[in-house]
Amino acid sequence: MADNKIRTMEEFASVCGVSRPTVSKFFNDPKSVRKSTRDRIEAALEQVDYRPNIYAINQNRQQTKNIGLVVPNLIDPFFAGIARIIEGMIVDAGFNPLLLSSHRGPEQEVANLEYLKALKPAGTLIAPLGRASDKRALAAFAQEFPTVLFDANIEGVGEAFFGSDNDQSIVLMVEYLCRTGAPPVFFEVKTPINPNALKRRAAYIAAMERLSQTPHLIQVDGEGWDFESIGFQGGKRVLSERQLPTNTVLCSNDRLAIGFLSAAFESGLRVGLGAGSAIRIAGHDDHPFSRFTCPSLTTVTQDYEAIAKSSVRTLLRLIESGDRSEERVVKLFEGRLIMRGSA
Amino acid sequence: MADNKIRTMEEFASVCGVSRPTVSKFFNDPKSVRKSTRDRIEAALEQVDYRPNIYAINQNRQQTKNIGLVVPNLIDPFFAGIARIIEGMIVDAGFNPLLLSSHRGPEQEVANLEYLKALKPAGTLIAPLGRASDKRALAAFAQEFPTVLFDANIEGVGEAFFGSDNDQSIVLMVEYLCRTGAPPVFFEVKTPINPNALKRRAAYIAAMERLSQTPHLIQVDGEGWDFESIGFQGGKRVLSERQLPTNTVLCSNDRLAIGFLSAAFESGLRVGLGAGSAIRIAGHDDHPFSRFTCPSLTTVTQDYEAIAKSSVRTLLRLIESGDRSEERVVKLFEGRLIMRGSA
DNA sequence: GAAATAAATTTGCGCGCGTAAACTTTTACT
DNA sequence: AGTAAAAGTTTACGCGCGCAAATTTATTTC
Repeated sequence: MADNKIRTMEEFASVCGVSRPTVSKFFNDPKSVRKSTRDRIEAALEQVDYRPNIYAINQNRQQTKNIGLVVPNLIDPFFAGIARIIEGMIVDAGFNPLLLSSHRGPEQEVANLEYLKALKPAGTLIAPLGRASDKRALAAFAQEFPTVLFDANIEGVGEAFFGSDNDQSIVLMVEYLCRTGAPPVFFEVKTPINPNALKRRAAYIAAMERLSQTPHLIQVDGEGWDFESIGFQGGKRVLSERQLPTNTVLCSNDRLAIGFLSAAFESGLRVGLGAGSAIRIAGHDDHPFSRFTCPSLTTVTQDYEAIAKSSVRTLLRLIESGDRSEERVVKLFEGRLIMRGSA
Repeated sequence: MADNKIRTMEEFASVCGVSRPTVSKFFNDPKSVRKSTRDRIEAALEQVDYRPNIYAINQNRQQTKNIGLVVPNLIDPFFAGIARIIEGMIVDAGFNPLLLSSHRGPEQEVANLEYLKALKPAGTLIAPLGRASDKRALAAFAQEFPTVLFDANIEGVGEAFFGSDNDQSIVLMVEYLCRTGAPPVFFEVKTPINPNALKRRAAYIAAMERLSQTPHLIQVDGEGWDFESIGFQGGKRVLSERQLPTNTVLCSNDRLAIGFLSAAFESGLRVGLGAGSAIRIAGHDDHPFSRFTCPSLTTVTQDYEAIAKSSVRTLLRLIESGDRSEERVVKLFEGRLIMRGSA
């Protein structure tokens, strides 16, 4: 291969001894041409180095093979992980994933959508920033392109939303903690960006009340994605000021818990559910590293696989059908309790 | 804005009362047109919703504004972090970053390059997988497009390489550990994918010998990027079998150290440099979470900022000059010792 | 205010391919 | 073998823009 350098499909077609439109058909779907023709083209592909010009293709196609994938933050292994799963599914479906992160904030989220717009994607999967998102920009985008949201819901935007059932998962955790020890306080960021955080707070309060316990929120200041740091500093203060009415802390997410765990360690507190332990700490999300904290973190795992699969399938169906009129689908998947050493 | 929907530059030009080629110039470089003209175009942009078609642009330009950014793995916060820095720099330079991860392995790395090839990037930054990389494919790519490598060097590929001076950083750490306690053993994966791992191993041996100490390697099996898990399982075995000839362990990277730390905790060993501690554990890289391990991890930080800045600047210079004939540049940046609780 | 310079415009071509319609050849089937 | 259906070919057009050369217009300089 790579002998003759072929630049155009015209040239390549003449090399194969096939017409250009046939070659075009072949590249759009190899199975759409006769076996004998396919063999000839594939044989020619081994001889010469040719690939259709992407830009020319996309300029003329009504629909590109691009699928946008926008996540709030790639430094958070949680999103990096789910992005990886989704990317694979998109590729397997014969599409081309475009991974974008909005870590710089709402402006970047909008900029990402603007960029995608120019790329005329067949569809887009978005995990929005949440509260901070420019809802109008998101809605306008979703109006123009088939869009599915995941992780964080924004009412009315996109054709579907897939996420976790925070009510269920928090209840699960609260019940477990109450059964095995003192009822938990809830440790969180005061003004969270992510809507899941708000839902978890509400779910905690509801769960505690249902169990006839008094809910107790510990809210720390903090902005951005530095949850470990926020959890650490908040934890330090809480522990030194002895603000805890109980020895059990449920953190709004694992990264906060990791920070809190670190604060507890530095405060000389032994963490765990055993007899000699001073404090129990639990998280939420089953962060990739939560298995390796000291002690390992008791948490709730989200059904990433289901969220990813549903999101991608729904989007692909939307793309294929061309239909957009169906009702907006919202589906929440249940979490699973992961009992480890910390609580 | 967004009143009339304009589809072509021709239409837009007539709206502005300017010729199409002038509009084209404007979009390529706003400062290349007269101030008065620029104002008229910008005014028109507020009135109507128009953006040039990316595909048409890139089909006709000799050079796109795309810059590829290929990293081995985005789930590793280390690469996610450096990718974020580099992305920002690329955007600031007026280019368009295309972030790709090769987490599936060498085949995906090659596929990423093939994909980029089709996008005719102005240049590309690559952090190769390393040993497993298809060197010929990388070399062929670098032949065709201006390419700068970072993090992991592959001899002769690309116009430049920027990375960390493992010799320096490992010496730094070994000397520190020897000064403050027992000389360290070196804990690593037996057959690492990353060339840095090999360099660190060699650097450790050399540093120990220079200090008249006997180097001692503890090599565990393991493939892929699950370093925490590898470190944990390896650590468990090592600790239970009492293979350690000393109480000090230098891990080849922080993620291994995080796993080892977890193993030590579960084995009931107190980690740290204090009197009551049973074992010291150190890492390398200053992983984002290494501050929050229990205890916090003593490690060496790489000069990410410098690596990113040098890589991007060098690539931009290559792109601007169009020159490719200069000598291949290799520059290693020094690490900084981060003394924390674990060693 | 005329000449020199800079900026815009006009004209025209081409990029590499998708797509549709009409026609021709091959394949499948009775 | 004859026919219908499937596959392939030819022809022709258009996508939206970059780019270069020649020409016109606007700005600067003395």
